[in-house]
Amino acid sequence: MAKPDVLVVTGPTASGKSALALALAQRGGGTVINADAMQTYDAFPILTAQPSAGDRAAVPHRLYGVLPLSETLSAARWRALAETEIERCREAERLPVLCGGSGLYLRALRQGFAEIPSVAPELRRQANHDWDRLGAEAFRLRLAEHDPEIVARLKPGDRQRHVRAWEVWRGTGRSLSVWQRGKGSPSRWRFASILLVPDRAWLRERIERRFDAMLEAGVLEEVRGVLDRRPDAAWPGLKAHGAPEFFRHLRGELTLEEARRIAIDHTRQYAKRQMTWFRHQLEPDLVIEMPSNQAQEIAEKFLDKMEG
RNA sequence: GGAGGGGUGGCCGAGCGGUCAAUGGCAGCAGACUGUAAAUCUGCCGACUUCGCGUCUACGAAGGUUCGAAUCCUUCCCCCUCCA
Repeated sequence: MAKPDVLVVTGPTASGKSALALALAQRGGGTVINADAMQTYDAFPILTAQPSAGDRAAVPHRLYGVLPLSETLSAARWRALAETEIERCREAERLPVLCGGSGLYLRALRQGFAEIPSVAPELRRQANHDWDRLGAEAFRLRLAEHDPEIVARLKPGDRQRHVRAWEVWRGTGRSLSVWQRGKGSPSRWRFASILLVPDRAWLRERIERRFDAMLEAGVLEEVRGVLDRRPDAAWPGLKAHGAPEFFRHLRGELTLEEARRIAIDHTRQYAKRQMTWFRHQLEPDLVIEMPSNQAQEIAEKFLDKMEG
């Protein structure tokens, strides 16, 4: 197997991706590129577990905290950003090490997907409003007049995807299902993916410990700072695990302990969803079961073999 | 001591004579996923199970009324509020 152009380190949240990516980048003269939706926003560096200043000093890190919270990231947008960064790495002859757990983003980059023009954000807002106003059933019927195919495919309760289909129809004059027939083309680069598969009990404990460390590091102040700026509830970056729970705590609806408990539970549920995705949607080149005190050695050996 | 309210499946919480193994939410388990993805959605969720509208044990405890009770009555045990 030939030397990869892009190295990917992925796995569920808190599985140890960042540390491994850092170690591999450090060893191979690489650059770590963020492949995690929430870490791309600038509002919650602590809450979203972005790399420390020390880590950033040791190795170049890209796409962490680069988008204002008021922006909306998407798989396509991230993919464009990542491509630019990978290109830069290649020019500088540095190994791009993608690190993150947003499975859809990684797939979009690697396998490509349909070219669909972006649509005005107001359409989304409007569509959501319509969903509330008309009700799910009527919204569905209306969408079915223009895109019966997508409606047949979507579960009736899936508001987000119905809204998406509607905004694409409205914004482009062509139905989403027609757009989706264009497959897009796979990336021109060779990828090598390392997947971290954690033991459940171990991960559970790590999630909890990490959360408590965040509390000690001052997440609550970080979150309060955002809340004080009265953010628009529709901003996707507000959905970082822990943010909604801390908001409720700061508004007096939950005790800190309750907020902590719920945030940890949600994080664990997310990790489960990620594992389901990786299991069925990803074909990793190397799987490392965690915990492992030799994850780095295993990964390095694997890379040496590829290069040799 | 007196007057009320309440004890329901891991938790919260509906039900208030039959169609109730018991609405709903949470948690749990499994899954889906082409542009909001740390998102969104689906299935299962007392036990057993040949997974079937099947059997068993169930709505604080013990009795009772009734063809039939989580739902009515009696006693008892807890909890909460108010008066003293």
